Amino acid sequence: MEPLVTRLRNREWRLTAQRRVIAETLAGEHVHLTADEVYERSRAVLPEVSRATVYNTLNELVGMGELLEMTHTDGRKRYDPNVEERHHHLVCVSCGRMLDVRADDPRLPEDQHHGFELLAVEVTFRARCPECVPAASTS
Amino acid sequence: MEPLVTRLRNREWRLTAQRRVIAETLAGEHVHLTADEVYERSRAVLPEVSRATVYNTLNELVGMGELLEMTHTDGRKRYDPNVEERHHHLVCVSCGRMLDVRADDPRLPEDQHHGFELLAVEVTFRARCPECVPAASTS
DNA sequence: CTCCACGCTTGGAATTGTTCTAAGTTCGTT
DNA sequence: AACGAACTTAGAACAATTCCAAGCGTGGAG
Repeated sequence: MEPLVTRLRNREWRLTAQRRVIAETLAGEHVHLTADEVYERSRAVLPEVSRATVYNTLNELVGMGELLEMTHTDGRKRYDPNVEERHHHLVCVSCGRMLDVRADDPRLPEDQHHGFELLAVEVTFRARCPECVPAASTS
Repeated sequence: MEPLVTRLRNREWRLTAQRRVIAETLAGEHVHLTADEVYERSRAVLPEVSRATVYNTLNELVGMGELLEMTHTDGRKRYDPNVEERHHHLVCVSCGRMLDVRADDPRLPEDQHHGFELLAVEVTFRARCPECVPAASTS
């Protein structure tokens, strides 16, 4: 599918230099950066980008549905540009590395709905990544 | 199953007045309080409890496996004393109300493991609760 | 029983992630 | 070229959480 920047060009949304740099930072697969990582990487390309603009832009993109926001167990939010393909996440409990994975959605039995109107399902597989498995067994 | 406080008595862990009050605050089903809510409720019972002790105790209980920690989309962590029964969560996207629900765990296909060693699965059903459905349709 | 050491608790300061604000800049329109 | 709207900025403000140094309390050694 088209990268984020391309999708943004086709919207009535002012694509300024700052916004373009921020969007380009978020290109690719298995990208799950924190706001601060986006800020640092954007600044490496365009030094005068401000933190406020990064936060503003990220929040707008989430609102526009061009970015998914999620919260890791540590306090900060992460942003995932992969919004077209339904997917879940595989997260390493020790280093935090995160990958997009495809798996069937679990179904909520009718007697468990409690009158709620279902909208979406989020699945996170907690695991230990190949680099962290050896470290864990020696400790 | 036994309530949290009972389980704690059977451990080598000093059950002080503060810790007991905090643990009692977290009794029951469908309890998913934030640290601050725990603090306020504990203080209503034992006014000289400090915020630091609440945070310390919650973190210790999480480390001991007697409490589950999770992060809502808003920044703060919530604590769930229901650790014995495997369950998932049903969350209202507009008011944040959260219930424990039973549903089958999704399976991650072998070709999606990426060499990771699976430890756990977390599922969150996002939905609108009965009180919030009417409000959403009129807006 | 008394005393001591260690673990627990405290209030406040520090840290971290995020949002707000007021002022300055840029862009598209005319 | 001039204007207004939208965007950006630095820094202040805010909220959740952790850190810290000092005080307290309790259980075990004597």
